[in-house]
Amino acid sequence: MRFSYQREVIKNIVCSTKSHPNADWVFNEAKKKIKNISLGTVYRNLKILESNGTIKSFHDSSQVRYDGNVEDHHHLKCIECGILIDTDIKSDYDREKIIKNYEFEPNDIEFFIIGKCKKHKTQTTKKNKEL
Amino acid sequence: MRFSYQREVIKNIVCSTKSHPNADWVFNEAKKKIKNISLGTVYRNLKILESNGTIKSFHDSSQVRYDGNVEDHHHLKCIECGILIDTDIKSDYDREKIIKNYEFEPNDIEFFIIGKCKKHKTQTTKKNKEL
DNA sequence: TAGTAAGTAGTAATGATTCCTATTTATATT
DNA sequence: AATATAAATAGGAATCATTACTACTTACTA
Repeated sequence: MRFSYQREVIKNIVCSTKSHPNADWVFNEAKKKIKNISLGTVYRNLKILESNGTIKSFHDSSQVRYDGNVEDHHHLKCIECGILIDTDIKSDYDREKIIKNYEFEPNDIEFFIIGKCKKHKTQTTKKNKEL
Repeated sequence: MRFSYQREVIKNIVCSTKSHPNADWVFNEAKKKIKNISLGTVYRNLKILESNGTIKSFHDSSQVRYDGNVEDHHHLKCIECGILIDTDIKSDYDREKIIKNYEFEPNDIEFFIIGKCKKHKTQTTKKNKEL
């Protein structure tokens, strides 16, 4: 693949934030460095960066969000403000059972825990397992 | 909430399939019962049914899919054909750790295992933990 | 059985993403 | 260094899922 300054800038933007940005946010950041960069270029390069494993993506409500952290990690999502928080929790599922019972070959996971962040929870969360 | 025949039909469609349909598929099924039902009605009622807990939804690529199974369960998603398979596997994560370490109040989860279904896996999946 | 507010059909608008194409640019070759 | 050329870009048009709008219909209340 040929070098592209636009792609370098886009990669650095995504990889230096923990905000899980969407394409439009990356576009606006990129414009600070390259005044006439086009939105199509941002979308194209985000896809390229994802396909070569430099970044990851996931769907959040009606948009795609990008993540420079390609390590296996879960996200917490607040239903009030939409904030996405990285956790250091690793996926834990019975891989052998999935292979055996479903004849499925697992490659990756997407795990979101949905609830309320510390700003938006209404009271001290009770200790009983209501989920 | 007032009774609506359209909503009854939509509920029955979503709750009697395991295909995780999108709004358009539900719309086409509903037309078999109500010839002039409108797409907006389908979208509106899917949202109502979700908000009162009758069905669930999740984002899959660029669309929202609906699920009449509101039990806690994981999905397997094939990257080749896109099929979504229900599993009987329950979520297993350290709820107390999330409450304590992140001051987060968990209410729900979304867990997808991405890989290849039995039709599309290339060979017998090896037993080593490469994930 | 009439009143009325909720729900609907049909269509227009929106917004994220993709597509298209003339122009620019990285890089291999002379 | 100058040239060729295929890849990448900018800018704008097109697409497609979803939402918004509005005049009409209908479930339910008194």
